[in-house]
Amino acid sequence: MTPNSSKMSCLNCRLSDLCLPFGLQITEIEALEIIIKNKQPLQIKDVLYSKNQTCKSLYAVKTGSFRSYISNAEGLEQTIGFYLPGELMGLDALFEGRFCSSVDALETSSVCELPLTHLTELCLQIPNLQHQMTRNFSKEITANHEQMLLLGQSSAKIKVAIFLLMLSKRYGALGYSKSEFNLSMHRHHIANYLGISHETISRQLTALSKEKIIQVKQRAIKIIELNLLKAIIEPCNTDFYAHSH
Amino acid sequence: MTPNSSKMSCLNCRLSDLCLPFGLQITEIEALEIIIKNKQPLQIKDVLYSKNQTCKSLYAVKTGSFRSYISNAEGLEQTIGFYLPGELMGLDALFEGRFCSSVDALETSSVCELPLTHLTELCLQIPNLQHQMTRNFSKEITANHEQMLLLGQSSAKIKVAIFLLMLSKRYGALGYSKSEFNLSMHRHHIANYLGISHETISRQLTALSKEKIIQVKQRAIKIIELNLLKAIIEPCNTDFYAHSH
DNA sequence: CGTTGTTTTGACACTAGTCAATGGGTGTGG
DNA sequence: CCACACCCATTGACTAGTGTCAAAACAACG
Repeated sequence: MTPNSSKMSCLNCRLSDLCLPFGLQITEIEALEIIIKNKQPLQIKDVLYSKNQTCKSLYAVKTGSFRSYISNAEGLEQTIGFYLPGELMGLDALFEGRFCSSVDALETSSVCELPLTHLTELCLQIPNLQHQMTRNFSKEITANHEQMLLLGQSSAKIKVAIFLLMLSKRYGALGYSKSEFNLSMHRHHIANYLGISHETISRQLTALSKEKIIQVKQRAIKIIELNLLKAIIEPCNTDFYAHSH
Repeated sequence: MTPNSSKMSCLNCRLSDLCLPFGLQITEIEALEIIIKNKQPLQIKDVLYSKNQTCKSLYAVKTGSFRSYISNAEGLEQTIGFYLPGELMGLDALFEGRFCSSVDALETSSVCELPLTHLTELCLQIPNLQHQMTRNFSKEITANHEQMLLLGQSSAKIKVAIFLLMLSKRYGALGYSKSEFNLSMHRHHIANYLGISHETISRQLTALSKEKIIQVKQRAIKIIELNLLKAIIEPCNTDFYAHSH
């Protein structure tokens, strides 16, 4: 909640173990810090970057959360994913040098900007950093595969359950509670993301409430019976959500 | 159909512009060639690698096609994606050093094996190669996003249409016909991949046949009216499938 | 306190899943 | 070379689950 008024530093950042600096030497982190550009915090619905825009920088989420999406000529949007603190945005742009999706802020949020030219240069100098980049790429691909698994399920109940467990896991990894969190996205974002209608999201959430598996108060979610929630996804469980990491 | 008896060479390979060597100098390609290991061709259903196995090599598809999937304790499989010639398999393993999905052959197929230790070493020596790896990572992420777009659609008709257009585009990029191709995967693979039942796949394909938009003869697909097929996906079109690249 | 945007609930239609049977192709063995 | 078996794909009948449309409840904001 405290504004990021103090000098930016990866060394002091509580996300350093989850973000790019993970596994780097102190001197290497210092070299990384130098290239990071400050950027004004973004307000809700502010667009960080748009599809087809030339990619000059990658962005790491510092605080808040973001949504990536693709919109068509008619203005319809398909939500591709959500980004939480410590996650790297823009990796899909490195193929052609242009962003392949758009990203906007779901709440007041801040990012660390990593200018590509400097980052590429630095990767050549610091093999560890290159390795970290590779890990981040691979992580994003793995996350995408998890999501496809999610979307490939036909049942809305399973989709909603997996969605909640996925968030629980990610918040847990950030050091927040795994059982209580606030959704930063609207129902229609979730709906769009899961490929079901927002009314169905509502109905599934209230159904889970009535089964006393979760409590829902608007955006506030509390998971009461984690095991029962996990039991719902059993038919498609591939131990993605079974272990903590 | 001719067995790969001749000495392997990226320089002679007709995929070189689509695969890792793209954009490399001749001397650099020669350095890359040296580390590539020969591997016996795989027969249908042969497993190239399995989830959780330690990743010692990446693999590029030389001929044929592959399917990646994740299977759970009960043996149920969720198909994650399909790989065609020139595409790199195993990128999701670099995060933790273990494969996060399994891959099997859909037909008699062959691969180029890229031992990780040598590849990593070579990337440090050849910045161009590192750049190519980055491009491949990014390309996979972009492809994943396209697929999420696909899976995020609720209508089976749209899903099947996008699936056909996606294949058309990929075969086209390989220099094959964009309008006539043979599916190397079973209906139930497609079904599983799209998150719908295989009966629905059948019904949608016959529906498209009756509308004279495509012709279906078992695995053989012929797209008659490309524009009508594209019109079906209009409501969700994000120009992914609109332009040729 | 009213306005606006978001979420929930209800009613109904329709899509797609399930189960079951049929049809086609391919391969093997007599 | 034909007959049978097996696998895969298609089709049909029925039903459960979702989408759609519309209205109400709720929260946030000025």
